[in-house]
Amino acid sequence: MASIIDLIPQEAKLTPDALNMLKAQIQIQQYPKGTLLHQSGYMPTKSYFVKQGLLRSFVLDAKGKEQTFMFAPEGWIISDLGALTFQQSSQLSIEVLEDATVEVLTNDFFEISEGLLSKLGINISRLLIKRNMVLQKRIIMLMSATATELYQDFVTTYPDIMQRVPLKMIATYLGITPEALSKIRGEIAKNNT
Amino acid sequence: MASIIDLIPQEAKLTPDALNMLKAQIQIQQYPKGTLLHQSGYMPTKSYFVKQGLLRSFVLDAKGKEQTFMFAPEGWIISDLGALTFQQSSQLSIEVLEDATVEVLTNDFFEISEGLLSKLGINISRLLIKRNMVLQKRIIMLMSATATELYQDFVTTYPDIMQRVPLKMIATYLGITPEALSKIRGEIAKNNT
DNA sequence: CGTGGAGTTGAATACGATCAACACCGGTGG
DNA sequence: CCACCGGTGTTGATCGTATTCAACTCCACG
Repeated sequence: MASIIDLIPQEAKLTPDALNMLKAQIQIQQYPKGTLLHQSGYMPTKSYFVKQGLLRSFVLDAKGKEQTFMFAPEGWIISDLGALTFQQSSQLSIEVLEDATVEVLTNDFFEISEGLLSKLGINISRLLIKRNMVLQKRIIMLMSATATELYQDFVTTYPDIMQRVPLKMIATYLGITPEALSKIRGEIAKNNT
Repeated sequence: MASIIDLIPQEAKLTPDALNMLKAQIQIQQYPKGTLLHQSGYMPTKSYFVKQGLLRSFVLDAKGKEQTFMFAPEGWIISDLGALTFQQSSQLSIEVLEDATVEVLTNDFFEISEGLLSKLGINISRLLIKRNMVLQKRIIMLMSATATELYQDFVTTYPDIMQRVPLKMIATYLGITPEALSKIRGEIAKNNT
């Protein structure tokens, strides 16, 4: 995955000037595993496009435990767009799970690109709507599915993530404890012998 | 709440022509309590802006039970924007909880208004981002909060809805059973004597 | 009146959380 | 090279919370 610039639709045909304006908002960085890119409670100043490696965002629940909010493998953007847009402090923390090469985006990046694209008659909101759909699906799952169903859905939706992330983080992504997930896994393995 | 047209930012200063184009996508309708405005499994053809009354959307879970996805009182829009934008069938059904006066919007309404506004340099995506934040918050709650916490959060966030909808729908909105919610309520009442 | 849906309450059950013990590496330092 | 260690995942026992099933009340509405 080369760059977030590649995600801009072909038909945009941005001028060199416009492209440069965007590129000025991007800074390539490398971070080792374990780096905390953003800490909850602060206003986000950057977003991260993953070129290589793996990031995750998480929140601290009422009991002080980390709950995984999302994973971001290659080609994904991780960002608290809401906090960023409305200048609020973010509940989310962002950390590096695998040594990563990321494009660090300034807070102006999205506004500028939306400005450029909307002038060209391209609606960027489709991306937001897609993200909406993902969130909506997750809510429906969390409301009505059992832990086993949640796990099975996760495995089929993100098969690669399974191999790359410690079990305990997947558990908190599903809103259950690591022990519970381990037992579910055991049960499923038993039934497939 | 007069019309969805009133939600268009002041600074837009749409031309009369533009306004008429939008108004042509709106049809005012009255529906009695109990009307099913949209059924899950079909592609949505309309969205609904609530002038008066109360709507809700819901899904059917794996066991065939209705799970409330959202409530829409006066001034809210109810719509499966994702399914609509990407021409998919919707998981959501939409029903009328209180006799309602709604503005029925064609599927073109959002595209047209985004087109009009983006030409004027106004970014409509803030609305989507706001919606994102609401969904995000709900996910975090569902992942880590107990039923009691979910209920208390609901009461403070939507105090008016509490009075207007049957308990069982609030229960499924929170992802719990009506019996459980009834007991939680009883406990809370006991502690406040 | 009578009927059916909504809400409450109780008993039994199931599911996941918690707590604890242990196995299994993957380092690190002696 | 090996002993030690901490972190991760597994497994078991117990506990707590929410579900399920059932009975009952209370209205709203015919």
